[in-house]
Amino acid sequence: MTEKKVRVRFAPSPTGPLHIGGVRTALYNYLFARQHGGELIFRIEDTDSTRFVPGAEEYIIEAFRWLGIKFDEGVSFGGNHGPYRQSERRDIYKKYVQQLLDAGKAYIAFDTPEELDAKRKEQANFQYDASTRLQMRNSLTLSSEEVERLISEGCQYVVRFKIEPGEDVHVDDLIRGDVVINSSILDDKVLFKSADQLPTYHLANIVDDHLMEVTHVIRGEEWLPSAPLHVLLYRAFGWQDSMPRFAHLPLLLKPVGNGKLSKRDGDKLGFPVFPLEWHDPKTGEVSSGYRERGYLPQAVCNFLALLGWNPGNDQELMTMDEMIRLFDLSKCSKNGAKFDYVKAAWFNHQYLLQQPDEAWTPEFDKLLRAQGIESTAEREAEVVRMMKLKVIEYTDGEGNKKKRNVSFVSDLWPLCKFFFVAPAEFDREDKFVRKNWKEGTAEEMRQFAEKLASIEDFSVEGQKSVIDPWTEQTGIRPWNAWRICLVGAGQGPDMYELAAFLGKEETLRRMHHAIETLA
RNA sequence: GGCGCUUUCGUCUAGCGGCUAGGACACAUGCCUCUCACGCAUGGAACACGGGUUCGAUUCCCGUAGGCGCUACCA
Repeated sequence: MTEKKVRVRFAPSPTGPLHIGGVRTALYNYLFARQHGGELIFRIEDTDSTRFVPGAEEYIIEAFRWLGIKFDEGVSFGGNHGPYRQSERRDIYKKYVQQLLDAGKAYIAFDTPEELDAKRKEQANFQYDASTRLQMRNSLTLSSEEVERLISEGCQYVVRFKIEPGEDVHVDDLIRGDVVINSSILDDKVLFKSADQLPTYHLANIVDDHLMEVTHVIRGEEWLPSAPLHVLLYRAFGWQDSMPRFAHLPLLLKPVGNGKLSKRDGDKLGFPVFPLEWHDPKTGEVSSGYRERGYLPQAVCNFLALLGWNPGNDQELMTMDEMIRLFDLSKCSKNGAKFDYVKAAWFNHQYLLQQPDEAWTPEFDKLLRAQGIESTAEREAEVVRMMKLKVIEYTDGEGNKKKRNVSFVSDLWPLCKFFFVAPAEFDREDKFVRKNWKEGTAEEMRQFAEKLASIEDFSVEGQKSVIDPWTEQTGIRPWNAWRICLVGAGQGPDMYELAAFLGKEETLRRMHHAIETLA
């Protein structure tokens, strides 16, 4: 048995932004290709001219670039199996359709879409197949002269695959095992459309995979029902011996309720379903993207990889290289996975924490500028260091107040405002304020401020060396009230660290303001 | 309706005939503590149902029910 070099493909159709489920399919193809030292092909399946969306192809390429999923050949990547855009392969498909026609494995049909619609209306279960094709207008029922005449008159026609009924067709799926469907339930699929003179997915897909020497077809489960048709097509062409192996991936489901994940769910629950922000050229509608939301590409890949696959142990955090090493189609689950956007945020939290504090600052700086605040990268990194392990309150999709770890750089702003803006007012009704600002507190703070004013070295260590003995000696525990002065609430980092960050002057200024206001 | 796939904690899942059914997210509690946290510890939480096969089924087989997909001159 000779081992063929592994060649897989990801073949989206450019009808809009890339869905996150598509990203996962591409990722699995990528992991599989890399693990086997094979190649990943990027093919554009633009055989539906009516649904073509300008910019979609560029968007998809940019999305993979961002995600770190690299292709070896295909549209924009080169290679010697091109062209890789199906709309540029018309002549190739024509030749193969003719081959099927000549062999009597396909036939020409003149029935118009309107006629077929009417037929379906009067006969609910109508299917164009062995049981009905002899009642239709096609090259099986018309004389060859008649067919010639209709074609020369410019009559529109399609080419249909002639499926022989009554055969159990087996698909050997790498994930699901032996799947059997009887050919009688398959219809005589259109292989070549009259409308745009292009093949349908089924034909183009088989011809391209064959010509591009694809060894494994890893795609979504929605293709499983038509897989037997594809097997039959390989056979009709005489390519059964080089037919690729199939692996049908489970679908990504919506987080709540039933059905597959859609853009709607993202909008409703407040998480992106596209890798990059997308501006619809027709409607002008903007859909949020993982990149713009503040996700790290590694986090997205890691999270997505685990939705439907796992390495068989408890490891969840994995680099791309580890995933390449561990990936295994036979360890893919068979059932659909609900999309858990809370866990997605947790993954990002993990990856964000792996980054050095300096890596946060460009994004953090943008946030600050948006608030009209200028700072230095050094000071911003300081704030990141102090605040990255905090928790932020947020509102989930159902409108409930929840808390979560800092998972995005943008989570920082609501936690960090007081580093840059002094509290102007104090809420006496606040639980923390009521508990920690009582009779006599103002006087204690006055004494404490005096002590602080005497400190030369205002670093954390410098403060401690003076304040620690002072608290011993006076019995005053100043920290919570001090926090009210500098922060305005029961939040924030270690007080010495905060004071050191603000500097002596600003620290004292805030304290005096608070003492006056709260006195 | 027909055909196919599928079914372990709320969610993602481990398990490949014998386990106190394991982990992660989320949730709750405790410890730590100058706040909120982080961290650490602890806890609640699952084999859809009914038949078989077997000495023994979460695991194998068959039904039923639920979920998902497909059923276009869309992919």
